[in-house]
Amino acid sequence: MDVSFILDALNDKQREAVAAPLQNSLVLAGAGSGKTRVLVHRIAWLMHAYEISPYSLMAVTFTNKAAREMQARIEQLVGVPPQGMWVGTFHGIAHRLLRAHWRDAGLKESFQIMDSDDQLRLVKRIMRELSIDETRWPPKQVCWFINAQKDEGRRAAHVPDSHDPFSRGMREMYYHYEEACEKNGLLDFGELLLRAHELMLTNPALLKHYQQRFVHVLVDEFQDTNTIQYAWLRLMVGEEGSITAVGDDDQSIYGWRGAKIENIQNLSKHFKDLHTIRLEQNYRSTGHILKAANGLISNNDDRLGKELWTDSGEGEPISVYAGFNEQDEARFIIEIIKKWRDDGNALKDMAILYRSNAQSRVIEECLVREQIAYRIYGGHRFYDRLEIKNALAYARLAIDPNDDGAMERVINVPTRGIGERSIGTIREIARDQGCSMWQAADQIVTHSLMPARAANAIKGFMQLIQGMASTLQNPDLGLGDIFDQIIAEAGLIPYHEKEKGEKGEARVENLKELVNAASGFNWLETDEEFSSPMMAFLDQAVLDAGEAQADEYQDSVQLMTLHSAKGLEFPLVFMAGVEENLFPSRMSFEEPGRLEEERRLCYVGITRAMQKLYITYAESRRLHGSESFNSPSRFIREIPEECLEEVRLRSQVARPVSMQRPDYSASIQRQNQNIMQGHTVPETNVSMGDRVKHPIFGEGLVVNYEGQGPQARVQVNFDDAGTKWLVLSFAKLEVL
DNA sequence: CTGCAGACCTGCGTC
DNA sequence: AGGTCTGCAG
Repeated sequence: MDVSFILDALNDKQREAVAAPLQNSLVLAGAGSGKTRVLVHRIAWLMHAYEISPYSLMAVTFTNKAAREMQARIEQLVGVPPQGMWVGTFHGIAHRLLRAHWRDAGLKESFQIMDSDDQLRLVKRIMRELSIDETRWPPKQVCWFINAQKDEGRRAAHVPDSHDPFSRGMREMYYHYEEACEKNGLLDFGELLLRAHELMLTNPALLKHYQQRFVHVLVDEFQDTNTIQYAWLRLMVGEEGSITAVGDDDQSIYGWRGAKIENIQNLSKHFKDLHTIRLEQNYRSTGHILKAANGLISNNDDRLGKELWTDSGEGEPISVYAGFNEQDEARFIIEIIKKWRDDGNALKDMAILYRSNAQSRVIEECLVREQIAYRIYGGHRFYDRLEIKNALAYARLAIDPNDDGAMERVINVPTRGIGERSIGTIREIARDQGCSMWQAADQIVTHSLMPARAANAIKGFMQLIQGMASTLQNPDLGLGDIFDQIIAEAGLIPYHEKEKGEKGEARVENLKELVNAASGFNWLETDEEFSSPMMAFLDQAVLDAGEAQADEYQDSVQLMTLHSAKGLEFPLVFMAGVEENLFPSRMSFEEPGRLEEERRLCYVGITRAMQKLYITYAESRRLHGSESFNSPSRFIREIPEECLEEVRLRSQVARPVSMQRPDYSASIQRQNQNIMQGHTVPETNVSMGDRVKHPIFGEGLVVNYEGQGPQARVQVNFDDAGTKWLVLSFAKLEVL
């Protein structure tokens, strides 16, 4: 069979990666080097050149979007969908294994997946039942602790005992949480992975079956794998199978959620005869942009080493704009966007990237004022929205009235006279008798255990759910019709309609969208492990964000955080708010390794740009209600100077005469000088790290500085008075 | 039981 | 500044 079509359109390195022998291989794919392309062609190659059945292949990604894209591109290249191949996210595949082998995994058949919101609710519920002090152990932190343990593959029993009461409390909470999940058949996201790993570990026959089945496993974004994902992969691949890991250590930006960059660095230790290929030719960006990215990232240690290059010319230098404040910064960005638009460019080809979501508001306001369409990426997932989760909870309750989580959620939504007091009583009875809340409610109604008014409200609710249950049984109704009826019977539409503002309108829209999504849901696509379309739909709703942005196809400027920009590309990119304390985030200064991660995040940002990149920062910024003065980010200094140019806006904005913008290149020089002088603030005797004394605020530590001459200011962390910025020429500071 | 007013906290956010 | 959560008045 002629397989040349698979290799024809590739460069030498890509071809080497695609046509590599059937052995373990690591493809270090730089930004814009054709990573997905290699992965897809590799799959086609394995199928055609080695005649491996798609049934024997598994491809793992991190997001549903990536999984869908891969599936679509395989189909495009090969001509037919890869029948029998497993393509999915880590969680999706783990879930599939658990549904198929629920008994071996020690689960009940009806187990349910919780999202982070459900998890938090459960933790709160447990803590309240046990009367644990929520100020000492904040529920959010408890969740965070549990998830971090699971990322590391540890159950409560594996958490090492430490002797401080706080950690002990955390561990204890984990125990109680585990118990509650077990009892109610609930699995959080981390549990899916942990359980799938244990399933393989404790069932050698099953493990052997899958090891023999999957001849080759492919993993995308390998630098993002955490400990448990890595352990599971090692098991699944085994001694006989092999792996193709594709990733980029320079784009590892999820350390805070358990990703271990070491996994990619240590790959050769655990997978024998690892064949490493570097893809360094970039097809996305201009020379200047790549040079800037290379220069920046070279400041990180412990890299596997990679240098991007292109043969498509230098392009324009990167423009740096110093805004007077965040308003000015936004105005500048929109000015450039208008220029590009008027030159005939599509808005969807322009992206504004920022470090944190809070930064988007000022930019949005400016876009609205100028009537430029925009779209914000990320933010709330469709199925995470309150109104959607409520509708889904009604469906859950209709399927299984003993689902306490769902019951708690909707028993009084919309309000129907069942308040905290009544719910408390139901909960109490349920706990005393070890039955579900539904059964408890049933007793209240039949034995009149509560005042008539409350009992009647409960009775009404139960009849409502029973009605929904029979709707569910109606074989003539499709999934969409069922949701339509559930929403109508629950009265969710009028409930949200009377909400004030545009919020309610949006919620009603979303509910309609849910009916749409349910009608369009194709059960057959999701294979044989599910007992009913409704069950499959509910699981999918938890695992898939549901990209349901209504105006997805409208031509609009793209706004997103740097994190959600990974994997995307745009001809015109703005990186906004590139200031010390913001980017790199001040929180990255404390923990070792975090600054490097911030730098990688900046690298990701730079490499999103195809033709033109603007870096902007503001000299003063209002954030969280108070004003801060940050110096330009160190990352700007780390970019080779010849790649940069300073820009000023022609239409000058009004600014106080006294606040002249300092010359940008001068400020860089100044900072370089500062570094050479060991962070000494010019013309003073105060240095970073000095202890100083202030006549009013008392003693403190100098933690930051900026400006020079009469404007020079230092940030002092006072022992008692907190952190303050002081102008050196006014504040009478004494160095201790 | 419900609705409003003040306290709180505040990074990124897949599944 | 702004959303969520808790506490009190109707």
